[in-house]
Amino acid sequence: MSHKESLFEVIWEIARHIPPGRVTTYGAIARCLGDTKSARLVGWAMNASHHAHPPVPAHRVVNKNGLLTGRHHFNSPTEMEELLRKENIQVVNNKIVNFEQHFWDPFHELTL
DNA sequence: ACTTTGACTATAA
DNA sequence: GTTATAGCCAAAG
Repeated sequence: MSHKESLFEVIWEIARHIPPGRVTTYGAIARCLGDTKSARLVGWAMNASHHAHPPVPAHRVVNKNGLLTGRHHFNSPTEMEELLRKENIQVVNNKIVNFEQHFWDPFHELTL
């Protein structure tokens, strides 16, 4: 990880490993970076992930309460919710139902 | 080079 | 349960 790649690339690479039907949080990804980086940076990275290649499943990253705080940054305000529902994740009132059941912690489950 | 920002979070009141 | 506050730090302005 000592390359000149920006942190965005590292964050994107972690996010790409989120399995379909699972979700993680900004803070959980930040913890993978040693917690020396703040969770806000993950949000920044997701914001910039639109033109990323390969694509980044940004819809699988929510805040620690399971809220779809990033939904306004998608093409439409409902796109994030719809993408999650396609993966059998129910969203009610912008919040993921049974959030902890779908939670994927990259710190424990990520294998690079 | 300096200031502001942000899809956050832990803590406190 | 709630709101307020402070820390966070790379990127953007």
